[in-house]
Amino acid sequence: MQTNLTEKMSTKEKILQVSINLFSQKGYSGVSVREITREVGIKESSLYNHFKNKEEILESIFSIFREEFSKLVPPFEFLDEIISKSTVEDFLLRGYENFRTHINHPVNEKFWRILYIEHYREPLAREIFLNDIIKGTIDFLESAFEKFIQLGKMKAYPTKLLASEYQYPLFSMHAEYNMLRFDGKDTSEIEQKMKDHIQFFLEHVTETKN
Amino acid sequence: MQTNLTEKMSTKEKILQVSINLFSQKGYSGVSVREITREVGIKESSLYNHFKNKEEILESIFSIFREEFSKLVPPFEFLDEIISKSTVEDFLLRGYENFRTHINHPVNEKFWRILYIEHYREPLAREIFLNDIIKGTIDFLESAFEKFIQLGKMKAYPTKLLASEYQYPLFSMHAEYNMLRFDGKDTSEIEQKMKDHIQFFLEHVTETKN
DNA sequence: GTCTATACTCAGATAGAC
DNA sequence: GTCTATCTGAGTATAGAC
Repeated sequence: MQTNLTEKMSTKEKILQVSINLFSQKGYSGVSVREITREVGIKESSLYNHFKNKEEILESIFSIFREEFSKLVPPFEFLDEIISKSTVEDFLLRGYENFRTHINHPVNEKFWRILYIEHYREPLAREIFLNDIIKGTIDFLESAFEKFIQLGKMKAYPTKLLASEYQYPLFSMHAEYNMLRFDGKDTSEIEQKMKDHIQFFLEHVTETKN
Repeated sequence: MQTNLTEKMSTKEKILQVSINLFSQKGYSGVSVREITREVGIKESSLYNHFKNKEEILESIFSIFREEFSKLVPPFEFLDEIISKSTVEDFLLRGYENFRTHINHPVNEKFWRILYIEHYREPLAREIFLNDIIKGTIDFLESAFEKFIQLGKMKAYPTKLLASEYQYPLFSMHAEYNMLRFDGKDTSEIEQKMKDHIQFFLEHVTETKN
């Protein structure tokens, strides 16, 4: 279960790590405190020295994810500079690579699964989905595309539409990717789809050279 | 809880209906047999006259969903006729309306939520997602677009790409729609996004009249 | 097909010794 | 901060009377 070098971790970190593993496989309700503490190697009662209750573990996990996800989007104040120096293609491909790096961290992959599993049971998970992930990403892209349009690097479609057309397919392709990974299945086809999508988008929003 | 006119239902149907309600809110593991039977109005032991165990209830639900979802896609043998009589726009808009009707049935909406909640815990749920929903829809669209292209009604892009570009955004927009509905929030914006996407797609794959 | 009664396991959580 | 011990309730499921 790839939980090897946990020796250096504090008990609290171990609890979090084990909980992330288990919650991402069975969901919050499907995992017992007993199971968590057994895997951590402490007694059930000891867990309550680190977390008020089981729920607080999940809250911590969401909080960590939120922080982690926020690192994916460059701060607005750097956007002007980034965009003036980039082509649309470079900008999008770099964003795609950032995201790939993000989800290829095993912990992040599990965060996403927990979010999917819990997003109807936990209002906070829905909030993260709707606000941080969807709105956050779309808003960011809107700003970016607006600047690209101003610089004449992109066709002047409505930025909302552009952001949606670019990002919504990637959301569901990522969901599919994550499912395939869970089963250890081949992901090359869906990865190719993501790249094809980016190219298709680029061809339609930048001037073609014919 | 909109469980009013259950008088005519058989006990088995009531169990299914209540289970669908509860599973779609709290997930399979978050719901107890006790809770189900309490809401149905029978004793726990009576449930086992209708289902071998709790797991079998979920399997039944998935089985019903599968059947229900399969009704959404017209059989392949009618495809030629449908397409020869339709414009691409009519075809896509009719498909969109079919889907809208489907997800606006409260039971179907709950089916989708259960699928989302359970798709990392239950291999069957993943299978339905990957095979029935994603692959089924994409394959269908590929066939359809291929015929449209043959008839000269659509630009000759690779059909796989066309199907992905059309359908993947709708998957995630629907996921967002379903989340918003769960919270009773306004869905007009995301519905507009779906329509805008369809129009955007149409403009780019059919010949424009300028 | 429904009930009562019951079995047995497991859940989350706490008190208090060390 | 960890342990032992224990509580209380909830979990799934079965046997057998009606």
